[in-house]
Amino acid sequence: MTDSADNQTLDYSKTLNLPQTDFPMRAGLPKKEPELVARWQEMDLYRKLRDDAKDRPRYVLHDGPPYANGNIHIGHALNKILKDVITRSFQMRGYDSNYVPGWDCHGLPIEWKIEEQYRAKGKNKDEVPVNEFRKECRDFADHWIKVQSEEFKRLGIEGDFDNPYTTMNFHAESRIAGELLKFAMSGQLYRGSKPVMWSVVERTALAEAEVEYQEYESDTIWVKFPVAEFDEEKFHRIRDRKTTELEKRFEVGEGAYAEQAGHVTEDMLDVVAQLRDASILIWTTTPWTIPGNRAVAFAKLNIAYSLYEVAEAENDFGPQPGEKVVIADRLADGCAEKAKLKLNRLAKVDNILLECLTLAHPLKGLAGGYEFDVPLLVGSHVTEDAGTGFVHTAPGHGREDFDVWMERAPLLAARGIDTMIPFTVDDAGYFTKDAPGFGPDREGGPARVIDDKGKKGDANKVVIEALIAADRLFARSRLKHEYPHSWRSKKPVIFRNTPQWFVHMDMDLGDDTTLRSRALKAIDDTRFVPAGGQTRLRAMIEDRPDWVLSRQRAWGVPICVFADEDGNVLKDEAVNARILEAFEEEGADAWFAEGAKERFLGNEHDPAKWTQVTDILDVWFDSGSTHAFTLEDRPDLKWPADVYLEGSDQHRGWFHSSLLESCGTRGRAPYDTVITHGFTMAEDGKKMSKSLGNNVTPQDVMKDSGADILRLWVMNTDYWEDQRLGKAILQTNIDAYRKMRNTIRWMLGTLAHDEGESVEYADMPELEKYILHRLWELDNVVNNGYEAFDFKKISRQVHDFMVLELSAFYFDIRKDALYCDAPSSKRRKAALQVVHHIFDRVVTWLAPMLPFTMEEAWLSRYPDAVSVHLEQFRKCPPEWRNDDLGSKWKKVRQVRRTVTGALEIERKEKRIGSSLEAAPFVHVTDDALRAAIEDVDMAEISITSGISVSPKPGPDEAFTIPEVPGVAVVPALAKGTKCARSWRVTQDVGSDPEFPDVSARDAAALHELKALGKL
RNA sequence: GGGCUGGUAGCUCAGGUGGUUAGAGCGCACGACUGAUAAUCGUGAGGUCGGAGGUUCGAGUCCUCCUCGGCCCA
Repeated sequence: MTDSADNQTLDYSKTLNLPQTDFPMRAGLPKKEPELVARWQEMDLYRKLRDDAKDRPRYVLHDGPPYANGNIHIGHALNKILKDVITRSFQMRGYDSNYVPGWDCHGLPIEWKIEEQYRAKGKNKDEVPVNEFRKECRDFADHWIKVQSEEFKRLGIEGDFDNPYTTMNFHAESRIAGELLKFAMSGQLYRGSKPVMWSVVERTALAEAEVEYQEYESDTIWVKFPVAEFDEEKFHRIRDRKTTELEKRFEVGEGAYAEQAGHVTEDMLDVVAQLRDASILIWTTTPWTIPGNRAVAFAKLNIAYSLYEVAEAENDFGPQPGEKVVIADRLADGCAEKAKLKLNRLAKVDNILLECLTLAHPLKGLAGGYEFDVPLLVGSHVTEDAGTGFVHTAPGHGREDFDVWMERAPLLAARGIDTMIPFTVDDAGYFTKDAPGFGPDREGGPARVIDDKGKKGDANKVVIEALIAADRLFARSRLKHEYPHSWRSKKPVIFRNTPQWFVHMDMDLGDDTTLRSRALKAIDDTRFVPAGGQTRLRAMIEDRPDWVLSRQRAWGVPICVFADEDGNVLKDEAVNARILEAFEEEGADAWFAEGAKERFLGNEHDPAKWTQVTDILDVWFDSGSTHAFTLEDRPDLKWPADVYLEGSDQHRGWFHSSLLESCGTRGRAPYDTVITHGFTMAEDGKKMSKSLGNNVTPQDVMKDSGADILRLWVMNTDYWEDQRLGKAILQTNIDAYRKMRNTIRWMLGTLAHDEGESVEYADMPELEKYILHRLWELDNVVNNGYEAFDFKKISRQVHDFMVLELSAFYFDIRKDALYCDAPSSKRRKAALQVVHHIFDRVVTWLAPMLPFTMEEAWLSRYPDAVSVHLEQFRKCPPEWRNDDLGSKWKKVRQVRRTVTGALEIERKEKRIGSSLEAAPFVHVTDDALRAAIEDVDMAEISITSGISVSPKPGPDEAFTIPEVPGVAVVPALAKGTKCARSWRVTQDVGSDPEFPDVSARDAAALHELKALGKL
């Protein structure tokens, strides 16, 4: 476009080197990003990255596998973005940083989905051959792996998506089984037992999520447990604080109870004589669990107990006057009422006395059984809400009962008590031989707890009759309460002791270590980011019970061992080899195939003597083994990994299981560093939930704003803690993105005029040297930041650098030189060179964080380049470092601030518009500041047309700012004429007759351009 | 209830070993430019540092309690 013919002046804008670029101001990421994903895919960027780095040291972040059962949510996005930034940054810092994504495929949730589909079709899972069912689970997982894979790629995640690892591919299944067999061969695997929720109707174990609570009427009974013994020595040990190590650990311990122990007095013993012919009273809603009773739990401190005597009884059966029972004071009246009698309180029974008591089983002697001692155990679950203040403890029939029992197992064993948990009920609900008098030895056959239709059997009845016959029943009643039912059959379930496979935490592994001690040592040897993770994982490992590997399930890797009657595992390498080979070829389905038992046992072992275990491995064992079949087995990775990164919930999960698996088989952790991130909350800091409508999905963000926006959010957040995400927060990041994008855009536009002429550092103006110094400083921040995984520090400092030092300072100042200077201008060439340095660094530094935008920018500058992601971070030469310049220019900027502040007043008063209309007087009385600006062209730096500096104090009315003492500014208009080309007001406008409306500098530039034929 | 962890301007974050009027960017308000233009530049207003005690000459920073939130257990 040309000006109208009568305008005699040139359109000088055409003689300027104004920014020129196709790089759009508006990103259009939702459209642009998928194009880049396709581009990377097409050029096989992943392969190029590997080839490019093949001789570099490896850096391996091992992927914690997401579960393959649905679209990704914000947590997945956060997790993968963090991982991606780490792998990309290490790749660009000189490593071969190979990321292999993985998926967790086995387990309950997928089984449920398939079952759900069955139900919709009216099919029954139990009628489908197990391997057919497993096939459907496999296909289901496959589907979601594909979906998530695409979603991750769309987020800009770079990795080997064509060859990911999965826990269900045949090799993985074989190796997982192999890891299990290592535990078996080293004796760490053992068969124990544990109560599980069991549906008699369906003959299957149920997980907590598979039961629903419905109202149910239970028989309730109050039962007397006669006191058998009082351990006076133990009483004195407590009084004298001389308890054994075991007692200290499990009973007395430190703290409140120890405090109480200090108040133990001899007169507490007064009641003991009366206790000897008394009973402890318990209450239960499951009379059929009495044969399984092994202990009685009481409260350590908070419940007051007393000895009561029956004063009068309404009935001539049941408890009669003179009988003595111990009950919690607050519950005594209720018990008396139920038994229809009156109680007299005889004496307080101190909790410490209870600690020293041993009871007899109420059915002692029945059918020759129940001869064992029944200990009283401290239980934190005991309350005064209902019952007697004493809790009947049948470790095979309740979770808390089991926990209390197992926790005290070493102490009990020391007391000569058999800690074996009896299997009193079989899978059909019948009593077994472990319930003498009620099982097969009973006249008329075993009693039954629940029948095939889910109705109550005769178990409660016969147990209550036996208690009456033994005169141990105190009272009976019925109770309506919420009771667990199978969500499929809607029938009541029972807690039933079942055989399970465990891994010892405290078995000596032959080198004076145990799995626990090895794991604790490994935690000490691991770097945790943030550091708190170490404490958290340590606390869990210190406390945890043995590792239960069994799941009574179908979709998973089987616990592929053979056991004899006593639970001893067959240890034969030849058998193992056959199993692993078969799994490698056919997958773990081979275990469930027809004739598997004979096939694997071979000729050497009698199938009749060995039972094939059909339990499935806990999926945590699968994922705990990923290091084995991924890090060890892939030649392009390494073991151990440099880093694992997951949400903080994985202290209980993957970090934990990987640690135990690896310590059990290899003696150390499979990682050197563990990084954890927090959870993503809604904008108000509360959990996101669909029902509240405050959830943000990565799909929505990508569709509306782009993956780079989501990535920028991750970069700007403190991911070590919980983060917040919502509309306003997203907008903040969109704004920050735009600012950075525009700054890059300006550089691209400016560099369009870069002819690649390099300028030596020594030949550069000081302003350029200052910026290079800042670049050098930033280089350290960036590298240290990536090293410390502190991304917000990097993104923040790079952002602020771009905003404060480039956009608002350096670029603003240099626009005049870059736009207006002659082609030969050294100042201009130096500036171009510096912008070039800045561009290359800033764009590569940000490439791991904003891979789409930086790729777009890189290709815009270097159209022949393959990808920014194949670049390395540019080094900053040591000569760029110049601390003196750094501090000097800080001062220069202080003076500049005062000048711009003064100009703002002028602007307000409408005396100037552009700063180029001004030529202020600057009075600098501060020596340091004056020295700093002595050889600096302050007019250039302040973007004014002139400036006068004086060491004398300014007049009273001069402009000052309190932050910069010693500087006073008196504004003044620039003298001269506005140059039509550069808009600066100078006194040499018109000095060149050929270009009468421009300044001398601009006239010279025009002459040069003319000579070059560019005018 | 237990273990770990957090609450600094509207938003996101800085604030070694306690020490002058608590910082930054964004957003917001106002202004300038119109040769980075749905951009750019400048100026400004925003905070009882979750609350209450305590230690100290002095606490956002140390201690105790409370409160709200998160993850994992029970």
